[in-house]
Amino acid sequence: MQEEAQGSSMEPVTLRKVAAAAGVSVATASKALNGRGRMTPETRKLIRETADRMGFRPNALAQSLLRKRSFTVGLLTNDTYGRFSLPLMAGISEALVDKGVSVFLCNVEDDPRLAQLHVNAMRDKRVDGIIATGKRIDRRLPIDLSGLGIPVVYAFTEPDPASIAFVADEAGGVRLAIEHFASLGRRRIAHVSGPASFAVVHLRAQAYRETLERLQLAAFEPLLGTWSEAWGHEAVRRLFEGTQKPPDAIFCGNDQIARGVIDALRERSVAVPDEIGVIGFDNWEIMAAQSRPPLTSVDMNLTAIGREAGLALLTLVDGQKAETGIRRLPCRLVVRESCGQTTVKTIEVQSTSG
Amino acid sequence: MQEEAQGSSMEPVTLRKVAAAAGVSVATASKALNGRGRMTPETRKLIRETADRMGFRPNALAQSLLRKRSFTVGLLTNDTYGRFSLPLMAGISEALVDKGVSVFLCNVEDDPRLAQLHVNAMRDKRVDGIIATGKRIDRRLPIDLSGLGIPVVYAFTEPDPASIAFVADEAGGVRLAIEHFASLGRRRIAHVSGPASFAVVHLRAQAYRETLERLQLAAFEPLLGTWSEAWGHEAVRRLFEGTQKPPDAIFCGNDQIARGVIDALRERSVAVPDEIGVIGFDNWEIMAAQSRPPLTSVDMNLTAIGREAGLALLTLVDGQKAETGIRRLPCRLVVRESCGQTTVKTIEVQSTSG
DNA sequence: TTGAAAGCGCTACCAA
DNA sequence: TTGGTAGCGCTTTCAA
Repeated sequence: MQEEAQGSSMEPVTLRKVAAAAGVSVATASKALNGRGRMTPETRKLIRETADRMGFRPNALAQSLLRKRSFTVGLLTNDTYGRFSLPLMAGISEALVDKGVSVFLCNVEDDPRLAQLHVNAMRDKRVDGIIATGKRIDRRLPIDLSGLGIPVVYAFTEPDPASIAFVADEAGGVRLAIEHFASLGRRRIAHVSGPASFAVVHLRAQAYRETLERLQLAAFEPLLGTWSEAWGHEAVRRLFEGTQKPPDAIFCGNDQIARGVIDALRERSVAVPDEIGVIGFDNWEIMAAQSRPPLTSVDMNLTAIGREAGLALLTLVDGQKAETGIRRLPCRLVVRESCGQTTVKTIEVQSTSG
Repeated sequence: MQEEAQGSSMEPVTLRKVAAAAGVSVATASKALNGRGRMTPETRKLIRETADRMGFRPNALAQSLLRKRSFTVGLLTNDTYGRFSLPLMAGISEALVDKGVSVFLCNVEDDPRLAQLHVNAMRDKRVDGIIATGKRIDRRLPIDLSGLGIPVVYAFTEPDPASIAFVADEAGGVRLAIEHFASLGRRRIAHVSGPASFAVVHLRAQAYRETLERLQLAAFEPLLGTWSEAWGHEAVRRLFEGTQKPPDAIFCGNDQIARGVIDALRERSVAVPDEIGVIGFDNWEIMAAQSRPPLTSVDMNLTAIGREAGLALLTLVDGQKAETGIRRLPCRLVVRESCGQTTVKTIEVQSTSG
């Protein structure tokens, strides 16, 4: 038996029909269902019940036209396959869904034409606001979002001047990691990170130096390479085959590097965590939890960043003013087994804001 | 200097204003801009230029109200952080953006309440259709989408009966892998896969057996475990410490298992690919490309599945009928270095449909 | 060739 | 307490 699928379209239930069925005017029906105006409780009850029985759902298109508010926002990103934008989206969605706000997902790659296409579609559909996110905090989306006449909030991407932006407090995250090492008695802490072309590499290296200085510990020269396991391997070779005494702790710029570091250490029969501790960055669950031993890692709380961005956008949409600037939200340290702890726990600090 | 961000809202440019500025009626302006009706080329040109100059963009809300078509679809998923839904979304978006259709992203976890909330919001906003996706082809979303009066297409999730669904041709993918092994002279091909609770595990094991039989090769008993690197390790131990002669090829149920297998083989000093070949499943770039050696893997072409699902939904929205049933789209084999090839290439087969 | 008028589904104002 | 009416921004007859 071969059936046919179709958009079976029974006539929609309009307010007019509900009103007719309940024997009242559309105006009264509207007020009854929106909880406005005055009327006898019986009338209101009758109308409500009629609407429920008929399965009435108000047409948001008509409401939006009138209210000049579509309860819709656009999420612009260039992080197609990324592990950064997904937790971000989860947070955004979480903050908005309960307020009846839906999210248009717009992936623009790095294509200005595609970006313009999406932004046009969003404007036409009268989104209440836009959240811009990306995969790097030091790269702009391929389109200018200022002067659109729509509130815009940036999260985890390079913002326009005089806008509101949310990012992770990277320096705070680094401090958590280094202080964790120090509290466990590690004294020779190295830093293996990504390419110099990334702003976060400098941010983290700087925080690494400052924290060590504050703790009166000697710093290694940060080793910069790529965001790969292969580079983690190579870095270990350099640290252990050089002339200086090897470290007893390695703070890595991301979890992949850390993974490579751990593998390389095992191949050299250097015991993790007994002889050396390792901490990663990103807390990418699937990477961190499956390394041997499981990796302690700094988590940027991207979901929280998304949530804050969503809420901030709503206040702007509400017409309230908000201070511009970059807000840095605290990271947390997810402790697994690569530093000598065995119980999984989390360490947080207050945001240092900015 | 502390500035204030706001939703700066200059009065929007309406068709009425464009018409006034051009000295014509709204009706004429509408027709001019939509390329309908008849009028002198000069009038049309004048109106178009005026609209452009004023930055006019039609209010899609008003258009939708009238046309009963919102140029908006909903994407329902329970794969929050997943690597499956993302490529799928990319394909969907790709198929729709050029037709001016925007996508509401709705993550429903496995929460029926959340799912209902999102579906209600989508209905209210009069989406033209819904695409349902998930992280497993043998699990339903926590909500019934039939009888909504809206076209629904399923992609990579358990569909309703009498609906249209798209999935990967898993059996075809398995055949690609096994035949690749065979063509390289491998004769003792083992299969290490995930938990028996997954339908794909049985699908793939079955295809594994059938393909070996067709090639007149002996099959190993498929080893079922978890989708983890740790299980890949353990499986290698079993294959090499048992009484039977070890395999010269291992076909893995996903890339993580394959990764664990490769690592375990290295620890045993069994050379990949010289002594044994390894193929994974999913072609999860970040996992497959970074293993040592880089992993040959079956790619389910999720983006293509997403694209097809998007196009299918559009035809339904158009009011055209379409055959119901499950469509299986072909996989491809991405050849890296874990089987003895050194150049990266791709092998495809025609869909076996169904 | 052009435009007046009706109406999509709803809310809001004001009069009854 | 209730309902008639106007109108959100647009498209579409239909008449001029």
